[in-house]
Amino acid sequence: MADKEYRVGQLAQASQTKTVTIRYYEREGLMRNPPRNCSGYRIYNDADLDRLLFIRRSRHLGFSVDTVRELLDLADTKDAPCADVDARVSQHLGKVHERLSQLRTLKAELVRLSDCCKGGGAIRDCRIIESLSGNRGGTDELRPSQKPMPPQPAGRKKGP
Amino acid sequence: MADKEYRVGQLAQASQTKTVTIRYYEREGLMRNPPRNCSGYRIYNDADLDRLLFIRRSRHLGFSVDTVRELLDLADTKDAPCADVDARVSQHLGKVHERLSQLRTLKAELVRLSDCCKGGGAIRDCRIIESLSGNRGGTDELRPSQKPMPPQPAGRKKGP
DNA sequence: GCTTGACCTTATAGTCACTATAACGCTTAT
DNA sequence: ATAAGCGTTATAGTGACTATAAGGTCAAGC
Repeated sequence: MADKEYRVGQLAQASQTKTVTIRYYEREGLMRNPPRNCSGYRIYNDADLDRLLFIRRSRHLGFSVDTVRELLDLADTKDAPCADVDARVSQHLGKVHERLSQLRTLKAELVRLSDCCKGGGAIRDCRIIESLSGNRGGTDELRPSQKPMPPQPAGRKKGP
Repeated sequence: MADKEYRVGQLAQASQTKTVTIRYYEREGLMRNPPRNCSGYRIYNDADLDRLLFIRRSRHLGFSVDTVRELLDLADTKDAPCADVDARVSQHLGKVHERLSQLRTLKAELVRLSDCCKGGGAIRDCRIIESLSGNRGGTDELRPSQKPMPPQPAGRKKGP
């Protein structure tokens, strides 16, 4: 079980990450500045892979990079109280819960919108446009309350 | 009912939008380039307010700015087929649905994570960290499948 | 007249978590 | 020797705004 060595591409493959993302984590201080070989290539080991997998798992669970940094710091401080970790998780859970209920409301509104216009007419008579235009009279609980929400994930336009 | 005039701040207040956002919509071509008074101030009318409200409602429903632009174009073309609008709504509904089920899965994972570590121990024995670190053996369906998801809405860090 | 404050203007940079692009060097196979 | 396929750096773009700076306009109050 000698320490396996990885170049950035191999680490990327082993962690289902892109090389640019790994370098990004390095710039952000989540990954260390690894040693280089004679050609200047980054050389990683199994500990780096573990750390990267930790990051990816956490990110996949929706933790922000900043929070992941905190979690990593905690994970490195073996005698920090476990409650600190749990606090992050619970807080995040709260956010997810909130987001979920927002999305449920949103979906209901979209369903209502979609249902209200099934014919093959023209825009002139489109009840969706009418609804978006703020029709007085009719289903009037459609009016939005506060902040809009992000429809698509950031920066992931084309397929991998 | 003479056409009321608005300056940008009044339009902002009437639409619960920030002035910078209105100018952003102008740059993006969602709002027209309004006439200016002698001091160079933008002067809007009720039609502008209606259009802005349309935009805000659509954004609140999670349509991207690009899609809102399309919807506005459609709304302006009175004899375009209504089905074009419905297509956008249905497509968006599909995305919302997908996101919803992703979030539900995520929540379940976080709940499991949160439940597994309720004691007052130290990180050394923290089951959450262990889980994020990729514990072999134990609940092993925790492994993420593909792409991470965005935890917070973009660019809304501090309160309004 | 002068100042204060609330409004308006523009331009530029920052947010988040990457992704894309360019322009280059190294290594190995053909 | 040349091409493919890695690696390197630096810079800019994504979405939908938000923040900041540096200034012009206008009405009210002193």
